[in-house]
Amino acid sequence: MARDKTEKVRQKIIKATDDLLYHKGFNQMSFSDIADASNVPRGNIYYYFKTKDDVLAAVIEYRIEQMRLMLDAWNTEFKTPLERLKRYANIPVIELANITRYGCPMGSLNTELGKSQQELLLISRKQYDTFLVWLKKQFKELVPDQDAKNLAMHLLILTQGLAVLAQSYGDKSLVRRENKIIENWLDSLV
Amino acid sequence: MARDKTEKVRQKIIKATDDLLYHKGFNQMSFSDIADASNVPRGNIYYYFKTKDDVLAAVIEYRIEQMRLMLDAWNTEFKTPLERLKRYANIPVIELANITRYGCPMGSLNTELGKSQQELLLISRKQYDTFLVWLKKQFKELVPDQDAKNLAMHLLILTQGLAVLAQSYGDKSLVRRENKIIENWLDSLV
DNA sequence: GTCTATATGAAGATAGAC
DNA sequence: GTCTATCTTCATATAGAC
Repeated sequence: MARDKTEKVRQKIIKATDDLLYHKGFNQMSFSDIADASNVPRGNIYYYFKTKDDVLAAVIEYRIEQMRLMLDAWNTEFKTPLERLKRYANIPVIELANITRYGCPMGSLNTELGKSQQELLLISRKQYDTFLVWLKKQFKELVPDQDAKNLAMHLLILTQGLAVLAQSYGDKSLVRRENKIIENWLDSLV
Repeated sequence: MARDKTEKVRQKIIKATDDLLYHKGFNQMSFSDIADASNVPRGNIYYYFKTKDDVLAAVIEYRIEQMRLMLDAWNTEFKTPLERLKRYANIPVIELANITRYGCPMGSLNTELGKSQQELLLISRKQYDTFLVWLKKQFKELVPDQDAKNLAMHLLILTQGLAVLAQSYGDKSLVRRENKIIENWLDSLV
């Protein structure tokens, strides 16, 4: 069916653009790059997406779907909020090569778009929102008497700062060292 | 003298570009932008700087000079390392409007250049180096028995993460809240 | 040193043949 | 649905008159 084919090509473009966006940034990523990476002829991309902004929106939507799947999996895999929070804090260690080379896919994009593309920032920021809602829920369960929203934001800040410095210096040992500090902090809350 | 005039115009371009770079990012900042902001005709910029990369290098050099002046002033103004470290941690509060709108001038640039302009990252990163050397010295004096280098890096991570989130959400109260957490951490070290 | 005109290339986006 | 050719705009950079 034509409908299915169209959707398949769309997904192929989105997945290829996801990596491209992470590796080059939004403004440095061109339609030619997208065409090359997705193996879809240059002009055809416009059949699936009207503008570059539309491609970005589709990639963000895709990323958030993937995130939700991941968080759902963590919810069943890990029985305690502490284990779940540690799993989150462990992302930079698991994604060591990528983080030290390209930074955080969410943070680097928000930083770029926040300069002079505020409308796009609002779309991209939903990635943070998705994590923050989940983190808040975990902290609420972990320490019901404390402000879960602030704790969630604080943990996000720690991981984002780590990503920025890890990328700037391409330093893997930094990631491992700071990860332990974050784990110790989480333990200290209980 | 012609020599002085040239140097004056150079400085005018550098100062205008400093703001532009912060507000738009390196790749989104054009020569036309630089010409407009510095009130130097478009073609003339090339008389003072051969390439865009050269302008960037000059701006970074200028920023680092300014930083050194600032740190020297802090060294005399504040008598204890704790006061100095708190002054550093207080930058995001003092620069509240800018940080919540454009993020950190060093961090956002490093994040951008780190994607696919590694040669330029090496130049830009010297901004971090300048702070890290100074921070390390303060921590060495504050807590001689602890690893000053790691503490300096940790403080830098905290402020950089804060800048990323503050910009993404344009949230001023976040900056104030996290600043207190950082101050409490510094106090706890002594 | 100053400025205008322009070369050259690549970007986003569109038209229209197949 | 697919693909090529092309429009338009804006970028970096240069040439050369003044």
